Amino acid sequence: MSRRRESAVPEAATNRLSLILRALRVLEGEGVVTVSSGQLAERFSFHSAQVRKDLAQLGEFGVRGLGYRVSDLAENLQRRMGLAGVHPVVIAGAGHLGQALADATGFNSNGFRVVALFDDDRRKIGGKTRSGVPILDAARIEELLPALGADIGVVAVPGAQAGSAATALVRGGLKGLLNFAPTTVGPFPGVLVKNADLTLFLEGLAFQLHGTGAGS
Amino acid sequence: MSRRRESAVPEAATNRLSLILRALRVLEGEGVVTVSSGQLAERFSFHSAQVRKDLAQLGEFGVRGLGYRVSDLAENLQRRMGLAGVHPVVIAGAGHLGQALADATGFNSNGFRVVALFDDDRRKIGGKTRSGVPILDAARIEELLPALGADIGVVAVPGAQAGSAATALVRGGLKGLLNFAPTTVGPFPGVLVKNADLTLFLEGLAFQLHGTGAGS
DNA sequence: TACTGTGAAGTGATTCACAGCG
DNA sequence: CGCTGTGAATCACTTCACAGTA
Repeated sequence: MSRRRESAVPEAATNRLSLILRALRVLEGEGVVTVSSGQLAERFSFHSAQVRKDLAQLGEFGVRGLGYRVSDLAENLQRRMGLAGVHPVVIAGAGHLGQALADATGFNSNGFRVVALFDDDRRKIGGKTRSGVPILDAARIEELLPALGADIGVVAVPGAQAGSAATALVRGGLKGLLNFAPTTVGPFPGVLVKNADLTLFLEGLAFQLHGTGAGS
Repeated sequence: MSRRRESAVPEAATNRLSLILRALRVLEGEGVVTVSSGQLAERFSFHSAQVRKDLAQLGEFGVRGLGYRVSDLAENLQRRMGLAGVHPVVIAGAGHLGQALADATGFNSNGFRVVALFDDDRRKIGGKTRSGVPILDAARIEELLPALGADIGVVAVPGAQAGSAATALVRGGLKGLLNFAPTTVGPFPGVLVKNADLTLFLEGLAFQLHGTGAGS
C-alpha cells in the first residue's frame, strides 16, 4: 500500500497481536499466571508457531518449558504496541457513526480516549455525546486541536467531506488518521492514514457468498 | 481464517475488485468508454499487472491494444461479484452504529438495501431510522426474518450480546454475517462470518505510529 | 519434560516480462 | 503500436521441525 523503508511488523501480525493482548487482559483478570503459545493460538485458531513468531518479534518474553507470564507479557506487549500511555483521539463528524465510535468501549479504554468530536451542525455544537464527549465546531478544528493533545484523528463524515475534514485534522497536527469514508484521503507527508471502508466488508461478504456455497 | 475447499478469490483481491467496480461506475457516469489496466491501477496505486490478474480471474473482458470497455466490464464485474441483484440486509442493534449503517449510502446502493433493524429497546421498536428503515423487536428476529428475505445480517450490538444476536440471525436463515462486535461469533455451519472489529483498526494505527516515525 | 525461539521448507500473493492479438 | 493475458521470478507470510533451555 505504501512504500516504507522497513515494514517493521507485517500488518496481519498487528491484528493478531491486538487480539492476543486482549486475551491476556482477560486471563490476567481471571488470575491466570502463565499461558503457552498453544493455548493462546487455540483461542483464535491460528498456529502456535505463528504466535511465538509474533511475540518473539517484539522481544524474548517467554520462559522455555513454561510459557509466558501473563502480566509480564501483557505489559510488554502494551508498551511495544504503543498502547502504554493514553492516546487522545478526536473524531471529525458527530453523526451516528461518530457518536457510536465516541462512546465505544474499544475507543475509550486500553490506551485510547475520545476527547472531542467536531461537527458543522449548529444544533450539535456545544452538546455532548451520551458518554459526555464534547461536540465542537468543525470550523475550529485546526485552532483547537493543539490544546486537545490528540495524535490520532478519525474521519467519520460523509464521503464528500472526507477530504477537507482530513486536511483540517492534519493541519491541526495529527500524526495518524483512521478514515471511515469510502474515499481515499491523503497521502499527507508524515501522516499515517488507515482506511476502514465499511462498505468493502459488505461487498466482500456478498462476493464470497456468491462464489462458494458458503462452506462451513 | 475459515477453511474452505477452494478459496476462489484471495481475499485481498476482493477489496481491489470492489474498488475497481466503484471506479468503473464513476467512469461510466462520466461517459468514459474504455479504460486500461494502467489507468485503473493508477487511481489506487496498485500495479497494472495486478489489475489484469484480478480481472482475468473472472473472465476475459479486455480487448488487446485497447483496454476494457467500461460498461461491459462494470456489468460483468457486478454479476461475478454477486452484486447483480439486490441483497436485502438486516441489522441487529439499532444503536448509533446500527443506525449509521442503516442510513449509509454503501449499504443502500449498488446491490444492497437495509430492510430492517432489530433492537430490544421498547422505545425504539416500531420506530424508523432517519431514512425510513423500520426498527423491529429483537425477540422476533427468527420469526420475522424469512418474510424479509434477507441473506446478509449485520451484528451491531455490544460485545456481550453479539453471540446471541448472531445465533438468532443464523436461526432465521441468513447465509452471511458481518460482525462489528469485538467478540468472535460462530462458527455456524453453512454460514459465512466476516469480522469487522473497529477497535483493531485503531490499535493497528497506534502500533504503526509507535513503531515508525510515521514515514511519508 | 514442556515449552520457547528460530532456521528451513512450504505456500501464497505480487511483480516482472513478454508473447499474442486487435 | 498499445494493451491484454499469463508463465516465470520474486517477495512475503505461514507452517514445520527441532535444537536449546528453564
